[in-house]
Amino acid sequence: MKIATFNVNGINGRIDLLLRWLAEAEPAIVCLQELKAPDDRFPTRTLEEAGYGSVWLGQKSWNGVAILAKGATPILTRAALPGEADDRQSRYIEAAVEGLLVGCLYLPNGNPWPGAKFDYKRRWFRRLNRHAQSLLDLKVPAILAGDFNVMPTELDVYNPSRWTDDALFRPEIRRDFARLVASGWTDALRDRHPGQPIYTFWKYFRNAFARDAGLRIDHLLLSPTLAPRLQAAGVDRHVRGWTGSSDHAPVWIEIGGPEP
DNA sequence: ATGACCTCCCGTGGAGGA
Repeated sequence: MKIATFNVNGINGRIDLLLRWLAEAEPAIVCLQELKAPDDRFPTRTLEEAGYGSVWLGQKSWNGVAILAKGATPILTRAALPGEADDRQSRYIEAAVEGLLVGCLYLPNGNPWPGAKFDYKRRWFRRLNRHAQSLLDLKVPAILAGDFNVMPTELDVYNPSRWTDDALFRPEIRRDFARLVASGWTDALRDRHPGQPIYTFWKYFRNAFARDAGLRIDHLLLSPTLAPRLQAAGVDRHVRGWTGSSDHAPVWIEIGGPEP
């Protein structure tokens, strides 16, 4: 079963490209970020016609996350990250689907550093770490997938020395990610591609994709009960080369069935 | 060191992205 995460950078402006990729890749479960559309402009029917049921959390102009399931409708379990009641940004949605608990997230960018946006990012990451622990405590197969807006190590940046003061690469943020992994979550892409650069994002500027000036910021983290079922992981980087592409490429894993 | 480019909005430039 293939599970993917894709920051679409505007779901309505990108719907044809998304449908093209869904038809080609046929993922069973998809986490989407940066819908950039309010709830009533989410293309439910179009996705249904493509064979996907969905749950979504929209927002006008910015943010927005969704979970799609092929031939099924995800069962919504949560539509916000706990811990900050007045946080109105649509960045977390969670659902039960295909016997898994799936958390789809869009972590704040946090630039510029230092500043209020960076402080929000740190608070959000702390809330994520707390909630991730509560998911581990359930001892069910779970996955946290999305745009984490953090390059975990120097291997995940095309030119690390140029990114030292960026919110995506600040030591505090990398530590927050490392804590998540240390608590038991498996970084699936890194697990299957040890020691080599593998990027998920290339900025639109300066011909970054052609130069392979990329970053690895989209991640799939697997709970200890799910990690043993990991068979493969990869990036559909050719999608980044399609006309009218997002600046992110889809990232996917393949997992086997549960032990009998 | 800067700006490159793309998305959204009710806009005809600005904000946000990373």
